[in-house]
Amino acid sequence: MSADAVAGRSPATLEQVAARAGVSRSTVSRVVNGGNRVSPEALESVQRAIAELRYVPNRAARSLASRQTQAIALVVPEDTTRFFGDPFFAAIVTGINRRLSRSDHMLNLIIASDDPGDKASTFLAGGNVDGALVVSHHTSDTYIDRISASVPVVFGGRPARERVDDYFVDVDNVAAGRVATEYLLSRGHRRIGTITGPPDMPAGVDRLTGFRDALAEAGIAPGPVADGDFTAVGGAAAMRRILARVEAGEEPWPDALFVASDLMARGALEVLARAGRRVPHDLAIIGFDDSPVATSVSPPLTTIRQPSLEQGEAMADVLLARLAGRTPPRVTILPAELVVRDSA
Amino acid sequence: MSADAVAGRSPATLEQVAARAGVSRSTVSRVVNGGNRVSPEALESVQRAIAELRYVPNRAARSLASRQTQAIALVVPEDTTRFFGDPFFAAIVTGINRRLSRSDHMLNLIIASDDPGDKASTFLAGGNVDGALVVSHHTSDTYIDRISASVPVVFGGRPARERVDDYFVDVDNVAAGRVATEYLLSRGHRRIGTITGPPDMPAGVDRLTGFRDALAEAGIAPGPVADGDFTAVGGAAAMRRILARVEAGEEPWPDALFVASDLMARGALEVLARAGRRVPHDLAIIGFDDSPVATSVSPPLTTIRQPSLEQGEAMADVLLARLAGRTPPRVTILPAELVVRDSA
DNA sequence: TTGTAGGCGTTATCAT
DNA sequence: ATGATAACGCCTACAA
Repeated sequence: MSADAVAGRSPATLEQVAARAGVSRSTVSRVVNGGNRVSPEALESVQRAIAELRYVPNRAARSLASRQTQAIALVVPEDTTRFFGDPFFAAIVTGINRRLSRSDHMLNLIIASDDPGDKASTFLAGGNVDGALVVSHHTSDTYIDRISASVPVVFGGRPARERVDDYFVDVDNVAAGRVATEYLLSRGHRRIGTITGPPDMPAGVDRLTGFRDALAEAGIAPGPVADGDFTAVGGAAAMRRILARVEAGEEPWPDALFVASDLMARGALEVLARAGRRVPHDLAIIGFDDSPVATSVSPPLTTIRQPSLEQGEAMADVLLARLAGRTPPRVTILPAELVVRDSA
Repeated sequence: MSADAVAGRSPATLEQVAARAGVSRSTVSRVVNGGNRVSPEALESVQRAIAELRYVPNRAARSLASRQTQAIALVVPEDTTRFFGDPFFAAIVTGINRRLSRSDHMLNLIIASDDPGDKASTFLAGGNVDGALVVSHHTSDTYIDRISASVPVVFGGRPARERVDDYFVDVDNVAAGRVATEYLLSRGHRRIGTITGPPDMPAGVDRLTGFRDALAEAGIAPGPVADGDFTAVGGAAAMRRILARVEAGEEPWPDALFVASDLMARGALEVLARAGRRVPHDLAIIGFDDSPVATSVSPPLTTIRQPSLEQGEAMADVLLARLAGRTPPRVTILPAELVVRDSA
């Protein structure tokens, strides 16, 4: 058909390589897969034949015979705008790709919805990937259960409802929230509030817990708390709500705020600027992520650095290890660290 | 537990379905592929067997036999932070996925680099995908040539060096740049500048051309022009440069600015706010994209709406058509429209 | 309308 | 170390 004409010539096969090298298919196969147990001469001539013929193994055939797909699913939530708009995820994807490019696994992008009968679930359950990487996890994500029932999964971040056999890679959000808060405390702030992530996302909940722990330990009551939904718009709205409460006299003016993501901090900063409040003079702000936005706002954000790229790499690494039959640690916790700039 | 145990039972095969339905494999195959030329009874019993066995076709086997991979590559540039950080791309991906979910093609995420020998090129050249969708295109992207030499490609946006057999889906950027500028003119502005995209990206160049055309036609000299690189940070820097030129007396104060992306407009807006300039009072701003940021900034942006989601859908649609042996139009131009809000 | 048979490009299991 | 040979699960003439 005409599609073939468009696509160009079909690549060489194992068979052709074998013929050219004067060996059997088996030998070529061995060379391709690590080159063990072949004589130097055979190896040499096969390699030349491969180069000359520009041979590239056919994935389909390989998968069929080996019963491995060499494919890994990257499952992202339906809300792509939100997902792709967050620099945190961009870093994760980069990390995943980095690790995967050293293996011969492909990354399949799967946009999943909560709809039980959707194509994504069927696809994953159909044995079309060797494993899956899941990067969002609201409590409502019922598809997660279905996915992990059919293929090995590694989560980015602790799953909302963690089960004893869930593998995941995360940062210690409780500790990080605590570090951020303690830093604020150490700077002499005593009236400290927070803008949180959504209550159904563990990352948000954990950071809030760290925040509360640090305050409780210091014997200090928490200042205003508002949900910012991990978005810039949500952060701005949360900031506005806090301002309103203060202006209504329902709440004293806080002198510092722990904002659980840089994106939300950007939103909050804009609101504060418009309200004529100076950061950090009137209000100290500490963010979270150390994403590119942290240095693109003014003042540059003091924040908690999350090693997102490394998190992506680790996720891929753990999954690959499982697929290889090894037994990596079920939970991997990456360190987060304080980055001091100008906002607090 | 072992990897196999985790992965669950392997899915049923065509053969098993056939046995259960009391027909031959061919009949089952026919049912699976459209259900033509099978008796109602056979169809019915096969369908039941499929449901009962939760049969899902094995892609590898199907590919091997049909010589089609059922996979489409989404080729994104190495600079993932930039790519994923732009809402415009998020919309494109959503659109692509939307169309693809109605086909049985998978989306393979390929992060390409300019490195000639990289894995991505080999993969694409190895006949591992039926076609590719390419969404970024700097002049320097040599890999584009290699890709389109080996599989059918559809570009998002006019390729930097367009060739007569390149398929692409784009908006009419020249016309859109002209519309934006004419709107500014119609509002009585006479000293109009622009913040542009990078000079090696056609979208940026074309919008600038439209801008110049409109001005030339009106017999008005262009105001300040600065490259903003299609990023928020770049837009802010460009705005600062313009401000500096004005303050140095090298340039009169413009009364309106055509900013070639909403993201850059956000950066420019922040700089203006900090400089104490009011929008649109001191300076009218018109953006481009009508992405989510357009309404998240203050004032909300008057902008040009790009149907990005539809662009993604169209890209997938054109590629699918080519793969099916049909002959879709080589170039698809989508309409852009003016959206009036408060910034101009 | 239905079934039979051969083949798609690899891997894997045996011999040798 | 090397080479037959049989899968792997599906598609596709072709025959019935």
